[in-house]
Amino acid sequence: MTTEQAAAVLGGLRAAGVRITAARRAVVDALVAADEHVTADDLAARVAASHPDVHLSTVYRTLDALERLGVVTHVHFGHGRAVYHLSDRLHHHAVCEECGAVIELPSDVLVDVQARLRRDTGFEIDPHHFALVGRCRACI
Amino acid sequence: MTTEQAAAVLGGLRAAGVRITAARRAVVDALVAADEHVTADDLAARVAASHPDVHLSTVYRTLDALERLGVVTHVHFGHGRAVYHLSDRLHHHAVCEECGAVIELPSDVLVDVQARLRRDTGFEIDPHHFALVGRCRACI
DNA sequence: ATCTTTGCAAACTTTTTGCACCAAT
DNA sequence: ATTGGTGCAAAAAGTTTGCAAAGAT
Repeated sequence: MTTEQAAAVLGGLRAAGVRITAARRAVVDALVAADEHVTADDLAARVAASHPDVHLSTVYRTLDALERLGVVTHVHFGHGRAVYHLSDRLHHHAVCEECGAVIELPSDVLVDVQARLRRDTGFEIDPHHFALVGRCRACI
Repeated sequence: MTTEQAAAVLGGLRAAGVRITAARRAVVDALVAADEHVTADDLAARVAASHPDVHLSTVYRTLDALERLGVVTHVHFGHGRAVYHLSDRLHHHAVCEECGAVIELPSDVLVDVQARLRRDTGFEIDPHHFALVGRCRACI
């Protein structure tokens, strides 16, 4: 069940000179189908449903390739786990340290801070690569 | 060379019913002497200069005790490494993903964002536990 | 035929933990 | 004498890597 979007991603890979394998097709399908944020492990589990011998390291390598292509972005959610999503949906994330809940934030929440730091210190924050961490309403 | 500040910290530990050992004294001394942010590993190396057999796990356990006491805070600086500092100097951090440079930020940089998220989503960000990540002036 | 990609196992990094011994109170 | 602290080695958890075999082009 390769969707239109998955086909487009695969086409991009092919155009970039990357070979299309069963494992890659399966990873891309799983990634497009998962409309939340998934860890590499999650993704490997989903892929395993149809392709039991696709190894976790292959998932990592495919995600890497997709990331180099700009199609995929990964975000670090506090302690340890990184999650992946398609780059086209741009937003920030807040993660509850207590329960792990993830809130998607409008992508303008940090523009003022970003501008202030750029002006005052020359530092350019990248608010997509690491999530904001704290406590959600339920865990305060 | 136990300083006044170190003595105060040790006193706090003692008052909390924690035993004062040579290892703990050494860790506290090293922590007070280091006026930058140090990793547990850094700290272990500094401690080793005078107390070669203090184990890294003891450093972690001591930092843990100090953190429970509220004397020490740790901050995650992007990929993997956590750093420790005395809690009394409160500020935020921005870390360059390229060169690792750390910029200390005034502690009010995020109050607006914090207030906005609290109001809009009920989420309370904890801007001390994780640093902001990005690129410093030199690495852009 | 070539040269990339794969599966596997093993290394890696940072932090935590189980355990028997040791030491502060 | 207690009880908590220590060193050590080993386990976590998440990710990366070296390698020989398999597969896409």
